[in-house]
Amino acid sequence: MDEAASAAPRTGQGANSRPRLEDVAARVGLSTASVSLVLRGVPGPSERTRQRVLQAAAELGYKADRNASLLASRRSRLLGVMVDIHSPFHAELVEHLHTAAEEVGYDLVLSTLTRTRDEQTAVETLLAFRSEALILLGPVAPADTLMALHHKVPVVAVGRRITGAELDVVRTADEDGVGQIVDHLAGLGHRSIAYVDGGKGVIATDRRRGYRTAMRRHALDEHIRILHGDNTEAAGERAARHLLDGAELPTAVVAFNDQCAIGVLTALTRAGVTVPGEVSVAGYDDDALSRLSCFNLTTVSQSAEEQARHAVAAGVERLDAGRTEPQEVVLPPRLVVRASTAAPS
Amino acid sequence: MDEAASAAPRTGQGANSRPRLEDVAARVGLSTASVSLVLRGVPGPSERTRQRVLQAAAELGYKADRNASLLASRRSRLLGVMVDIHSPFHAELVEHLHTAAEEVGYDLVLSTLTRTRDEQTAVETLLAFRSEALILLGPVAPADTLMALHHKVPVVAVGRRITGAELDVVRTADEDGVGQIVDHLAGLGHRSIAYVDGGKGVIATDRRRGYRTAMRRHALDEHIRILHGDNTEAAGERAARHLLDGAELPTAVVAFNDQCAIGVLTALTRAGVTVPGEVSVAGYDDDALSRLSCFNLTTVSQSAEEQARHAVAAGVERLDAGRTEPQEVVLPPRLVVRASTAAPS
DNA sequence: CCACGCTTTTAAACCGTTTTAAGAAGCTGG
DNA sequence: CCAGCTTCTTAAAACGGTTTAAAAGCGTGG
Repeated sequence: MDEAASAAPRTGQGANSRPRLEDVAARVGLSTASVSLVLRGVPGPSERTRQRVLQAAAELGYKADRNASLLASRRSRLLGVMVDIHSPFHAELVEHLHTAAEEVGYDLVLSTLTRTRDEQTAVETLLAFRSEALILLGPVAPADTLMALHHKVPVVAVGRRITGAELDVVRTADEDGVGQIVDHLAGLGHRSIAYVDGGKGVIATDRRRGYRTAMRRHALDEHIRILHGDNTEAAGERAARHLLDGAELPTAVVAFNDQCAIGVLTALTRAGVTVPGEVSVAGYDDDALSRLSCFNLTTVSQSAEEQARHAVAAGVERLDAGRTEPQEVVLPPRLVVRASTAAPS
Repeated sequence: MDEAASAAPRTGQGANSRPRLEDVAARVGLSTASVSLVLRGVPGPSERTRQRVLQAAAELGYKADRNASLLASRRSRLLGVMVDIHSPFHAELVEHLHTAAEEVGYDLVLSTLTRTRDEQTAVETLLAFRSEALILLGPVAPADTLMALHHKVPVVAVGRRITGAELDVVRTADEDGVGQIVDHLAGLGHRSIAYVDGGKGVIATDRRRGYRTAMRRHALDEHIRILHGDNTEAAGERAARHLLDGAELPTAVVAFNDQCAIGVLTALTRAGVTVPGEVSVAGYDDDALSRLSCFNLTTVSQSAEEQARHAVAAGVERLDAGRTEPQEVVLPPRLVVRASTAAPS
């Protein structure tokens, strides 16, 4: 094609190794600097140069080495995401985080929690990759731990309230969400509405409070009944068995989240209690499980897509727009009525 | 503590930036080379030096920058993992991959498939991070695409058969697994056993064949009935509805995987067909869903932990032991009998 | 013909490590 | 006191890019 192509000096590149910037520079007879400029879309190089470089790069199948790039520039354009890979809700968030990040030219590193891998480890991994900002999905670490972390790199906490902190928070109004469920149930005529708790986290606290507040609002103070629970099916089942053992069954049960609700629902059904015939059951998260037609759980949607979008935006604003004041985005939860709730008999 | 500590010259490090090798070197009054040696546990430095360096590093909270390290060394000690974040089975694999990798001193980069993010993109991300080997969970790409990839970097395919390829494969004997289910059902006295297919992938082909073979083995050729399906609950429901519309119901249904089986189970139950009373249902994968006590699905365990362990071992052998011949690890599937199957009435 | 500004290109420093080859220090025996 | 070993330590060159300050090219008007 071009006389320059064969005339260009070649560095002795091992046949199998991936092409380097130098290789494409040599190919078009330019400096690596020029090539770098073209490839990053920086204005400067002439149109002719641009074209030749792009073609050469394409021919060689050149891809910049992320690590070299990020080492050289101060930027990595990398957002670190801590996720619980077992959570269906997190799965959805990640999906939307990916698209949101891509749109603004960032990439994601995922680090997951497992039984043997705690938040600390996960975050360290993310930092080792030089994430410019951290998006933590449902972190349980105490506020000051998060603050210390935020001191090093912008942190966006998703799904959890953090009072008076300097870091960004994206969440839905959990208190209100549970309130809507209670409203819904009370509206159907329920009075004896029990709640299965979600353990010790902040999220659990908020939802519990939402339940209490809503019950009082409906003047159902004396029906307030909170059962010990957690965010697992097993916990839901335990709570339900506890209810079944008791004197009288409530007419409705609100659970901390969908997984827990499904546990409740299962245990009740197995004991011959019809849902929603005898007892209504509601969850929280609107996760993939709750949508299964066998459960058809009434629940609260947390709009994963919007949260993801806001989380990415928050991080990027810190990085690119230099925002420094903390931001809290509280999205309205949305009641999703399905078939697991009905008027009491 | 040590007079050297305060005497050491300091580079003008921005107060907030993380400490560099140079900082700890300055602190103990040594060269970065020595510090690097100590920190990597390379023999050479004297005991006294070792101690001082380790202490200084600890005091500064020094952590090596992964990217700089991997750029400088030829190694990254990074395994790239492609995962479908929506799959509960993959979630379990990842969990075990993490621990297995950690044991041999490797780290994991995760890249996930989403509706808008295909295998190609996911793999490119992993390569951009300089993964030394790729572990692909249930890849659907054609064999030659995988081979081309393997030409660049060792590839371990998990969960899927790849005939005559040079890359490593870790999987369970799917044909045998489905065979075990059919054996189990036939042993219970079932004769009319239908199968809900899993679409077009290799995995689906193998399981379908396993069904066919087993049915023939039990001389049930004429009862072979394969319904169109997929790896989703929705597909399972569709298939079940199709069955319900037909003339007569089979006494047992084997589904491609657990999610599909749950769809079948749901649709049947909703139509008033009792499981396992009138129809037995079985799945495949033994994923978290199948274990939910509301489903209690009879299924086949793929021993996630073992597969993960073998996958990591395969990759590491290529990298560290220089193995070049392909390896195929086929683990025996294990029938897990739960409550969704019983003798026909 | 020169000084001037504008666009395009490049040499060279740098990012934070690893690695290698050579240097320094300390012994030993002659 | 020196050659010859060890044993430690280090200077300097990678690694593959980005970035910056300066050079080169090129009209243009004085």
